[in-house]
Amino acid sequence: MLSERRLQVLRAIVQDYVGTEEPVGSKALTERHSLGVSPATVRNDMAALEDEGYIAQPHTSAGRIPTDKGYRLFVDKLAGVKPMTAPERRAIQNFLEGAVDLDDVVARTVRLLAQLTRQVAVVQYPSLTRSTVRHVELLSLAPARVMLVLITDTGRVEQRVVDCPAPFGEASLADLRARLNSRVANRRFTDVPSLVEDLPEAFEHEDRGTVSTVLSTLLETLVEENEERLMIGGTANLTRFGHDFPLTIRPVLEALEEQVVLLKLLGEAQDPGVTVRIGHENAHEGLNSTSVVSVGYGSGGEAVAKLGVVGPTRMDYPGTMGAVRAVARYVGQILAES
Amino acid sequence: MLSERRLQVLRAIVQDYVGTEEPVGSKALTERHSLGVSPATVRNDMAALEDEGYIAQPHTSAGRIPTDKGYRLFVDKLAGVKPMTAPERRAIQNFLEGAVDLDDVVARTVRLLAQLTRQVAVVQYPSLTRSTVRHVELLSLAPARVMLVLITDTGRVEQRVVDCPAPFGEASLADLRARLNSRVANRRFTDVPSLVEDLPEAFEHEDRGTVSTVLSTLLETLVEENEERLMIGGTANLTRFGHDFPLTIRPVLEALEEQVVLLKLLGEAQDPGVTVRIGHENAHEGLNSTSVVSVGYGSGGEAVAKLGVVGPTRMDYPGTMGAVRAVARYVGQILAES
DNA sequence: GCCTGGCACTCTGCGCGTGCGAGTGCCAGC
DNA sequence: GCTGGCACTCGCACGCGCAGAGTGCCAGGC
Repeated sequence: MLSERRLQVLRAIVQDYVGTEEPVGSKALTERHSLGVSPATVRNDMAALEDEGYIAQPHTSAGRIPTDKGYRLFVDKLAGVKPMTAPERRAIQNFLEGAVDLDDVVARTVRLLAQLTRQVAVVQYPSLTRSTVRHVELLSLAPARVMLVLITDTGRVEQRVVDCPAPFGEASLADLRARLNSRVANRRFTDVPSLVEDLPEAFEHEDRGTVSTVLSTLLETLVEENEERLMIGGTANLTRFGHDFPLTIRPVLEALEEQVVLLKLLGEAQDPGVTVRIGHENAHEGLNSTSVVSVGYGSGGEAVAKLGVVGPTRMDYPGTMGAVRAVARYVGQILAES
Repeated sequence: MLSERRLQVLRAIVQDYVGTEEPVGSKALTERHSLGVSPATVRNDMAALEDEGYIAQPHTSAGRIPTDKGYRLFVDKLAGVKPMTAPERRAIQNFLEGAVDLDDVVARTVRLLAQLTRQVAVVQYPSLTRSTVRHVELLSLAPARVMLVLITDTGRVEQRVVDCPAPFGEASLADLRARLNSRVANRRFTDVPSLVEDLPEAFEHEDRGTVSTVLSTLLETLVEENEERLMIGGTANLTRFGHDFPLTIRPVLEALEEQVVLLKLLGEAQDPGVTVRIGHENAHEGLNSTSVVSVGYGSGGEAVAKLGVVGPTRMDYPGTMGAVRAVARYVGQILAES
């Protein structure tokens, strides 16, 4: 177990390194933080911290920089979440309130997060799986062709064209629409399958095939996880990465373009609060020198999607976590209102 | 007027520079291209080309590189468009045909373009203004709240929630829906305003306010140009930019995030064919060292949106133009089919 | 008049050695 | 267990010299 002072030293190292982006030495540490001990003592502590794997030196006779393990300890034990100031909170709220539709909410959120954290922001569109159905609309495009439009409580709209096995009259269509909506409106997606199971039985024999087809398309749409979309912004912030970044930035950009990777990344974070994944904790290779700070957000108490930022492991964790948390909270509010 | 040989020299310089990314000298030129003259002669030609502003030397006693003006001449007079090979064309078609909906078409197109050209791809969503209405749906969310869903022939769906000045019965709603669709279905957006102008008059006095509100929301949605959206991909290709790119890449990433800038950029290109904007021809500062190759695409003969790529001025223009043109063509086909 | 070979000149990039400074580890003393 | 001192280690910036590529210009030839 590390002594209290050694933890303080680690905290100081992280803070200084995040600020200066340069390896920090014992002398500078004692000058900038009132630790109450001499550089020599700090050196001993640093040696101990290095033995434990919390810090490392890039070269012999250079200062120390935190390792992933060091950041992990810092995030878990040494630093809190820095709350946003009142003006900041007001600005967030004002900015998000100007949004006109769901796309706009997401777009604004991305912008906001990128600006606040000066990092790459990632916002997942509110997911279907945890939402409820607001309305299902059926439109006849041709005698044997129906368009299915699903509207969710988060304002998202999905549409599918269904080719029916047999012609389907307007009357039957209206009937199906009415029955369908009376059963599934305001119900959770997960409940829908059992709710519509016996619906074909209520129809004439010749229409049953069509009804089944429409229903299965609806169910497909509901579970279609891969329809989950992301919006990304602030990639220009990657250029602040470091001096060596031709090598660093490329895999990150590549990873960011792989939406699958990002979705998996966000999906893995199951914490109810803000989740931080540091460096090699990220499964994807390209993100080995980045940290991902994410959190769920949603209109009710429950999270329907995730948002977060991707930045260098050397980032201001308390500030970033605060910004991410605050933005998630306000986006949730906006979604609940609309 | 430049002699034929000097034009050949310019062409050779552009080709070599694009290939090697290094300033090209007279000796290398004569070795790699059979110009039939000696390096000394080429040097004279180069001096002339430099006087005219087509090429420049980064430093005294270095090779020459083309200027924006040089690239312009190259694109306009010296190079054609390199057509895709048959296998390439087949690959494009196959890849695009797998798309399931409009989002997917756009997403695949971006990917494809980025891969083919190894540059940043930009695809504008098919625009509303030139499309036709497939269907307008009205849903009652609450007594005085209606959701308006607009479905276009390109498969795009827009929805708006309308707060009505007075409660609006289901019967009136159905009436409005029927009348509205019989008038505007399959009509072009631009024709819609005059087609619905007198619609409120057909309704009871107490409903007219609501009808007007719904109609004006519909019209707003139709003209809402700023709803034009883009998808961007292949930003990782920016890392191939050059050695000095911390300075180069940043403004480009920033410009790419400003969708407004990009939309304007694409909008400016009014050519029926492939448009190339080179370096300083781009109004936006951040894009002064990039070229934009764009073209319109659409389901019919007419263009409904643009797509293109952004890359360094030092790019393979014939190949890029060929790829952009081919992709646009096939996307148009896919859109026409669906 | 235009092309050519030759020649002197210029400039960049690279490898190398050096000196400086920051930072460390260790040790003896308090 | 903390402190001050000291010798040591590196990385980095700087300056130098050299090689190589490329140019401009000139005199001669077709």
